[in-house]
Amino acid sequence: MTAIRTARQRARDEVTRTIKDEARRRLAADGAAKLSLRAVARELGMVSSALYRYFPSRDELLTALIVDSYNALGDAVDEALERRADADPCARWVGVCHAARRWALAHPHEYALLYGTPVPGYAAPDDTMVPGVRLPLALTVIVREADRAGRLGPPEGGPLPDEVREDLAPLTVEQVPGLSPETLAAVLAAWAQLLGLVSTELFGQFNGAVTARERFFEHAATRLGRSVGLPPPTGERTGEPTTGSD
Amino acid sequence: MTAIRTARQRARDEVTRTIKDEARRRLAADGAAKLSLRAVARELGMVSSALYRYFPSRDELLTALIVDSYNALGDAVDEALERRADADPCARWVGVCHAARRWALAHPHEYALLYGTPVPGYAAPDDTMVPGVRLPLALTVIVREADRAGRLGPPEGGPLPDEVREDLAPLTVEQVPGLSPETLAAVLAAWAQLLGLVSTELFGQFNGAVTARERFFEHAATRLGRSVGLPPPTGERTGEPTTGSD
DNA sequence: GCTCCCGCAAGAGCACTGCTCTCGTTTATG
DNA sequence: CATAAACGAGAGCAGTGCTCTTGCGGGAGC
Repeated sequence: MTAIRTARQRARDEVTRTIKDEARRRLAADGAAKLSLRAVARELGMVSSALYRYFPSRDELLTALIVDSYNALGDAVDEALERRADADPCARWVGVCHAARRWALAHPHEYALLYGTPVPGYAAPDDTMVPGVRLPLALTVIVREADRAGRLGPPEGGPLPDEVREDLAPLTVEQVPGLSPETLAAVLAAWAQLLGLVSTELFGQFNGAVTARERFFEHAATRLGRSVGLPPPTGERTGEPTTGSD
Repeated sequence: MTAIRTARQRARDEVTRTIKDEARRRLAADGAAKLSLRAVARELGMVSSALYRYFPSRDELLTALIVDSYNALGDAVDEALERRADADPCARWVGVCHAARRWALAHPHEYALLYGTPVPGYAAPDDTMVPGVRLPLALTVIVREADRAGRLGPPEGGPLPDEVREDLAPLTVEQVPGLSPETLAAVLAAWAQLLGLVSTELFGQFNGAVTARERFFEHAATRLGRSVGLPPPTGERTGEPTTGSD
């Protein structure tokens, strides 16, 4: 009975997926704030109360969408990561950053759902943790593989305060073994700063100032990669040996 | 009659201020998403329709709160800027970053109103532009005064793409004369990245990873300052000449 | 001083929302 | 076959933003 899953169960999965699809559509149209269960139900030709058989509340529906969105972003990022598996570390870094930004621009409301204002009484359940770290994890992969290839320098900036070093120590041994606390701190900061670049552009804060957004972002992402210790692309002399010629 | 403003007008201003105060209180309590006109009116002992004599819509009320919040943040930042008027440029930079973060932590919902998910159909009116640039403007002030004191190096990272240089050229002559496009681009990016650091922490994205938040932020802010060309604090040898010994 | 008018608060009402409960019906299982 | 679980539909509750009408009262003009 667990093999074929009763016809009812399959119908349930089908309806669940249909609801999520329609919800995603309405999310893309109007944003999370105006996503209404009733509208989704109306569009699906059912009555609002029927939706509660599938999602106990509106927030639960949003959680499901959040997980899906994290995974969609994660897929886009991983794809960029693997497509450039043999490329220069810096090029990989910029490629992953570009993939994240592009996904955000293509799905602004979903991005806002992930990294925008959290809904008031809502605490992200653990289900969102695993897919939520896929983007920062992709960044660490680049750095670790660059390190393994002997192409990772020390991160830019001053020495890491002891308190931060001790704070990040457990993470370095559990999650990303082989990475120095300095580099991990730099990657975490770069991740947050990457989100800042994307959010600031997407939420309209650059409106009066920056118009060459893609180029501006690329330049910023490149500097971000360099700040974590990735070398400039091989064979290219940028004319400005920032991290020294050592 | 324009001098004293008729008693009616004064009463109107009084009520307007009272409404905004109560709205701000409810905003701090429940967040922008659940800010309801009816609740504000109820708390004030009036009926909801009466509020529409003062604010034509809920979004207009939010706009008023946004302007106030931008100014509150701007005041906090300017205070930090002037208190360290004679300090080291890098210390000033970090001080301003700290002031922004502290204000955000103290007023999370107001910060979210400014830099979080924009409300769906809402376009920020021009009233919000001037107070909205006070934070990035404070950052440019630090950099410009450091430059005037001969203590500003070139920003870290590769050369600025021509497209970005031309894009930012008008800004450099109109808004921040005397700043090179390279530095302006670095400051704009640093601003967005600063928002990223604050938002990521405030919106709970660091939850499982970083616990020594203040120190982590300070370190990241310091690196940010260095990335725009500010020198490390005088008299301190950090032992790592990142931007070269030129 | 009197009247007229306009700003104001109140209330009813509309079209929504999330969510709960009940009521038959359908479906799967013992 | 019978029983229990799952299901869709509908009514209903409390709340929302917003509009419209009504009546009151103070300020302005005669």
